[in-house]
Amino acid sequence: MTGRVGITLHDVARVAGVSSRTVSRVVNDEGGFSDATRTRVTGVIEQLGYRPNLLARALITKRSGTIGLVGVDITDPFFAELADGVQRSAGKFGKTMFFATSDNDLDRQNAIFETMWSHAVDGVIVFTASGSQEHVLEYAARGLPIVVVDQEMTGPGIGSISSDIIGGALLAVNHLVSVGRKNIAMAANINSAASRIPPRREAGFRSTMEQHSMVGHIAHDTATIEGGRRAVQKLLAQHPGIDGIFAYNDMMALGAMQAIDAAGRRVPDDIAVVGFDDVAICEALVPSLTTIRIDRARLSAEAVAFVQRLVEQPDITHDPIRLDVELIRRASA
Amino acid sequence: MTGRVGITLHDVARVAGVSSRTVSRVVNDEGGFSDATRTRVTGVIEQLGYRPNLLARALITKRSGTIGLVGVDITDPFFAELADGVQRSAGKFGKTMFFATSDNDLDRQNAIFETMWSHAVDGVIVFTASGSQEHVLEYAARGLPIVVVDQEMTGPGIGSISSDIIGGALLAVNHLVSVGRKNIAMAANINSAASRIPPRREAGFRSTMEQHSMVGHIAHDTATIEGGRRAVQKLLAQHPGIDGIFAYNDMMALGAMQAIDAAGRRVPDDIAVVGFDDVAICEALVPSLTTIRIDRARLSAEAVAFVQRLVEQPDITHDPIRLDVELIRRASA
DNA sequence: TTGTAGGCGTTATCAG
DNA sequence: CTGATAACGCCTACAA
Repeated sequence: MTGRVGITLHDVARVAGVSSRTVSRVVNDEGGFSDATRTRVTGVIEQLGYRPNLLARALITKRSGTIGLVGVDITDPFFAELADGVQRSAGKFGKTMFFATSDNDLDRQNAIFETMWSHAVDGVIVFTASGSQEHVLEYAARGLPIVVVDQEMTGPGIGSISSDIIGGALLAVNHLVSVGRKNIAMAANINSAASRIPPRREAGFRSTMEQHSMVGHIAHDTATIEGGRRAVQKLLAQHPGIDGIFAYNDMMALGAMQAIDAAGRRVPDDIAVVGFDDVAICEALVPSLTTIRIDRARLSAEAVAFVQRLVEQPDITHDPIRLDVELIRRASA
Repeated sequence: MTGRVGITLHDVARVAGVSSRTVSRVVNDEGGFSDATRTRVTGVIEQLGYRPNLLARALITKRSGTIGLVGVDITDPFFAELADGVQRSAGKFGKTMFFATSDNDLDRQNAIFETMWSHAVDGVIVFTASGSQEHVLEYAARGLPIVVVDQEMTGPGIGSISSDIIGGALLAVNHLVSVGRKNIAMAANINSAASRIPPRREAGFRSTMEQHSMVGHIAHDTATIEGGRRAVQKLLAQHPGIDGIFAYNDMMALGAMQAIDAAGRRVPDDIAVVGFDDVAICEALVPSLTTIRIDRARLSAEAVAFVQRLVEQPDITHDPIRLDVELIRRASA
């Protein structure tokens, strides 16, 4: 009654009166056995309740049938929803998902890579902490297939799926302008600013503002509700005339709306707000949030498929995938 | 350059000029070796970049150092935040977390149990689909340690951590009464109603309403934003005099607020709303959401610790853990 | 303090 | 079509 039961290939083989190798063939549907043996073996498998020991299999095949997902902050619904998609897609490939968050800490991220690798994951899907590239390159070079999300990278063993972030920023700013806003500011992510890759939402914001010959103030804070609130508080204090805000993501947009409300102003009448990501709650907020949609289902499916490709063709360089984004117009702008 | 590098215990042993058994002793810090050998071995480990193959280890010890988390719907921030807590606690125990969602589908839940078991998880933490108990009992009897969250169960190999849900419903209803509401209704979870365990939030709602000699209407729908919106639309259509709503969880409360707004009524002036769970966005909503807090950090830590206990003492029956809840008063009621 | 032999449950190799 | 036999990388006896 204690511990695992443990019916093995050998048990099945003995009862079925064949060798364990034959049972293995049937289990993996390798072919090379008669219909008679197949039915007999499958019968015994059923009867005994045999389940293959995936660890033993992985030990020899070097492939565990698992995928690792490494995020930064699951409190952000965007990431949670992505995790859900990855888990679903992984299931369709017969894979199971490991999950961990790095808290934007590089050491932690490396520790996670290390652990997952020791578990022989087939590959890892990662939102890199602070957008760091070198560690990704290092692990990939050592043979761990890595798919980077939301960042463009290439190299053998490296996959990359990103969205047209700059295009999204363009859509957002243009929309704010088209609804008559003259004084547009941005609530940006302080971690993007600290990262080594150029912050694309900011770049897109700046260049689009320039096209309109407008100056856009930017306040940096963490990409959270709190951060959005603080950033917009600061913005409003320094530039009371602001009538439009483009937020780094929907969480910051939510904080922005809260700060605007606290300042006694109204959304969208006094200040219009546009978010980024289109998480599920956007639609339910009052007022509902206008935002830039990233197709998460597609993103997660592509990420899992990319891991598979990396596993099958480890030595070639794969083209990055770039997804389009879309403006979802709702009540906040 | 292709695939895994694969430094083994033997490689380290050869270079260090000792036996692999000695290296194993050092790696697992078993003692029984001189300081000299320790430093020599650790040096070589460092130099070669040796990492233990967790699968090989697990094959023998029957313990993979992984924990499985099985949820119903990660789109609910409550569950996402719980997953984060579990992952953190698991990390502290040196364990890695598997993650999957059942979509409230029993077959899927069983398939997940099966897969995770084949991966030799140390234990599984589960939000049971439709609150079903029999499958949990069955797997536990077969030797899979299972910790059930949000439901009270006992038995060898079974752990249980729940919150004082009925007490929470009591707090919620009493609060609505204390702010002068006379016509209180509930937006309830249709899956709880379908499940075999008695729906505690509803039970608590009913009994507390009785204590106040009030009749409370209940509408059932899915425990989502959409479901909350639909339930409250129905409630408002049938009973226009409603001035207070107790929602199954914060997502339904969010939908409720949306429905109330759509009906041209105001929160909390016309209708007060109380949620359940206290997810992160509650505080940021406008108006912010009064709700019943479940201590998620505690919940997830206890769940992981319970798995550990189950692993160490598989044959005894463990007492269920019950956590207190707390009313968090904000603007919505 | 150290090493040797054996096996965990599976797949791979090669022979029949 | 089928079956011995040897790995995979590690741990657990037991012996020295």
